[in-house]
Amino acid sequence: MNDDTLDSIFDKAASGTSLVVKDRRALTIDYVPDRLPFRDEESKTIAHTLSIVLKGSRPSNLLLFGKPGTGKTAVVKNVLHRLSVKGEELGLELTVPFVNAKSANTAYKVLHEIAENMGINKGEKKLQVHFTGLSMGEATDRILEFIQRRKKLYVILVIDEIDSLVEKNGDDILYNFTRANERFSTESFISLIGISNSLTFKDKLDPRVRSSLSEEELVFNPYTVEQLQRILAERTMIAFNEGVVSSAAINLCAAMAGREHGDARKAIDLLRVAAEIAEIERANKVEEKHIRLAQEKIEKDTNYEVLRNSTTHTKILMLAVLKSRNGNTGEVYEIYSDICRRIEQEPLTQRRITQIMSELDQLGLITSDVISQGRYGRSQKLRITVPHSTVKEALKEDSILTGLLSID
DNA sequence: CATCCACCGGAAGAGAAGGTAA
DNA sequence: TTACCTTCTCTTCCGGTGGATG
Repeated sequence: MNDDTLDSIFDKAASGTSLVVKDRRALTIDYVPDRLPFRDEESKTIAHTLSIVLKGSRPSNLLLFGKPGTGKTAVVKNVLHRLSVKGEELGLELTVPFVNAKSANTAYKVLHEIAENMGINKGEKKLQVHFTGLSMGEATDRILEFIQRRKKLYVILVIDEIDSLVEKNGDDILYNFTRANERFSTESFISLIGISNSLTFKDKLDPRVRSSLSEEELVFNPYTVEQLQRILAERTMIAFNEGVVSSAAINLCAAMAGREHGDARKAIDLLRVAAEIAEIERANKVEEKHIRLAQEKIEKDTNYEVLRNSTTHTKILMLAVLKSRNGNTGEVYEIYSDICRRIEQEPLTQRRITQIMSELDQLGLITSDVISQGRYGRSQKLRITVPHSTVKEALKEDSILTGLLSID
């Protein structure tokens, strides 16, 4: 490696030219194409429902369901973008705050982000929603007060991944927002669009919230493999130079993403990572093998990240599962406490450990099946589902644990 | 067929960390 | 300063429970 090669890498990056990729943005999650293939019906329905806002009446609340990567978010963003442009043309005061409940992480942050999105925090001091310290009620009140005071403000609030909000915090926030219109004494109003990954999420709602939130519903079906192929082909035309991605690669990509449930996001991720790998290899085409490598890399990276960022006790627990012979809860807990003692950490209670284990299960790092051994009690059978090397690699970075890894 | 093991998993809540309001 | 806010991690307590075994 000499200076020239480095220079050429930087030059290429700076000028943005690449043998393979033409427009990288088209492969990111945030990219919303102008037209979403196979989602015309859904777009129309949503547009229709919302269009009455242009006449100054309140649209029905809307609830959208569908598996990840079925285009829910993209469709909504697309429609809302057009709508707000139209609203502006007509001189309406229309605002369309968009929050993702999952990436906001907590219920309070959802409120904070809404306020931020609507520009409340730039306005009157008394109505600002700081990023912590207020009670939930106070924060909600401030947002609603703001809307009311603006006399004729139309708000269409989108909450993406709304199910994770309800899961963590119940439906208090939703209750307040759905009821808000009754409180307003001015012409302002608020409509809600909820986007959910899980079809069963409605069951967790209070009946009153449920009926008002789902005044209208729409289900997004997964894409078929053929549809994924078309979507990828279209995206490829924007993102890549011509003839760079073989059709075999596209087909494989679509097949892999379609295996579970036609997930377009995953398909596009796969394509992006494959392109990166191809670039590093200095290949001038994206082939099937790059897609396969990309698949491996994505899986490994996410597991690795999760593990690396988890707490010491979670890591010790992973180690204990790794070392255990048959993976029974009792045995794993024994090993776990043993390790703790060795590195002079107070072990957590068994109750907490079961909780952590079910979290790990949800993340897909381990599987746990509850089995009954009759007279010998009930237990969980734990198994690690990621390559052991990945686990060890991730744990190596924790200085407390380095000594333990070499033992066996 | 009742028993009883070895754990599961819900509920409540303590307490620390991060903050606002007045 | 005091009072009070949420969220996160853990603990304590405890009522279940599937099915091999006596």
